[in-house]
Amino acid sequence: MSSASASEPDGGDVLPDWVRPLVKESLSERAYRELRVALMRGQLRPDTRLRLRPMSARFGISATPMREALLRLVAEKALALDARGSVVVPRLTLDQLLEIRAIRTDLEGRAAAAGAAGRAAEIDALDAIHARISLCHASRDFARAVNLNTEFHLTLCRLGQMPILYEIVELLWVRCGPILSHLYDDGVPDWEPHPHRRIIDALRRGDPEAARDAVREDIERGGRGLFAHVRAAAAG
Amino acid sequence: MSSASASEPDGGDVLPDWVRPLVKESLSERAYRELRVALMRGQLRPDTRLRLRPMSARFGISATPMREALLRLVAEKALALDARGSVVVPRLTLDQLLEIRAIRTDLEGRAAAAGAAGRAAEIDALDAIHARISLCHASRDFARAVNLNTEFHLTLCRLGQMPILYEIVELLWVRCGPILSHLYDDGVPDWEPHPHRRIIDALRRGDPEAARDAVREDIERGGRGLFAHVRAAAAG
DNA sequence: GTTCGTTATTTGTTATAACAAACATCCAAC
DNA sequence: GTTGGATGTTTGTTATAACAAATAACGAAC
Repeated sequence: MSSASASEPDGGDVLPDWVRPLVKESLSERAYRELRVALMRGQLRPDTRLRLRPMSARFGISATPMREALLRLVAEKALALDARGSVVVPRLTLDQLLEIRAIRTDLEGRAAAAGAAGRAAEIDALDAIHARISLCHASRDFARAVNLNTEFHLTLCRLGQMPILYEIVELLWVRCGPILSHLYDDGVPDWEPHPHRRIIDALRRGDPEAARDAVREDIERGGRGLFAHVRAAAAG
Repeated sequence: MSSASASEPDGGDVLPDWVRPLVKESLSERAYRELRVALMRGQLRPDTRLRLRPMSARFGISATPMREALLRLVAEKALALDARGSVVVPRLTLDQLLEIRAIRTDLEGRAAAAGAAGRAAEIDALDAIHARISLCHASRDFARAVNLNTEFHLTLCRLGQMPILYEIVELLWVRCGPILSHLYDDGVPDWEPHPHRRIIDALRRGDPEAARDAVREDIERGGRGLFAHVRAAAAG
């Protein structure tokens, strides 16, 4: 065996930085990704049926990769199967919403606590996102505020440097995607200070427990619009 | 519209109890299920490649449902894809193991706390499982003890009546499956009382916080064999 | 008008084949 | 012995077709 490391390709560390391994994205992966962002942006309403062949026609691909993309989202519980085996956008029940909130409290709280040791630049990015949220509130641009709120929480989770935890939390957000547009059904929050600010301040102070508690408060207070909507949908 | 409920099939409630809707299990679902239990029982070693056509030949099915089953497990992170796109049994890193332990502490702890309001019969079932674990320790039947320990934790989680949380925890256990056989690499625990017993007692008393704390202790103390193994595997 | 049975279409499921890329094998050349 | 390249195999990916079950559309009988 040669003296060079076998795991490194030839001259791997003399190549310029901009030489990246080019990502080959399969057709199914592209369809998966597009559907996923559509879900998270609330562009797919609950109970919508995603039939195989019509969908593959829309994406301009054959049934095989389309089915693969749909079933991958089903495996992640972002989509579901009805009795027929058709893929549908799931309708969140009140119990599920309560459960997701509880899990998010645990996991996002842990991520925030772990992120209290994070770098200042990353905390600044969080601050910038919240500033944009405030602007959206002022201009009553709630659609954008919803997306920014998601981005705030996911960015916060990335601070924790826990990839597995992050994936779980992200999936929970994807599951809530179809109803997220109702986040402000309860009205615009005028809390002072906003829980996001308490989170940011706790992170800046490097106080893990304060960060965790602020996350808990944010999750408890926010999301009341979602509960109002789910309750109304269950009654209707 | 007739006065009968439209959601009930004709005469649905006059049929005997043993008339159940028969579950149609697709080929891909059967392959998926078999692979899943094989993973959880530690019958698949890390870095094992599961090539598409050989696997479909072993299962006696075509490539399409086999691919579906494999990719479903990949979506659940129970399996992984290497650079070639081949499905492989993932090798847990130390960081991943630490992260999974932390997440389990949060989620299983919450499930145990919620389960403190559970019925006595279910807690008795938990007690019975632990009794069998003790017998396995006495007879040094560690393979069975590992499976029973998994069953103990998952049964405990079911007590919490939180389906989403349960699914997440179960996936974490599946991910640990390939290395679970090394649970006793560190020796047989002779803790007195065993943390499982503290969990059971706390549940019987209906003490949520004590249950949560006992789970935390169990997860911290147990699993040291796993860490010893992962450390050794990383060095080797 | 309602109900029942028939037909036609659409659905999910599975098998098979074609394709390109990656891999392994082998042999010649030095 | 090592290197280099040609070749044959195996791999993952995608398209297509066949199948059965479910659904929808339609029309006849009461």
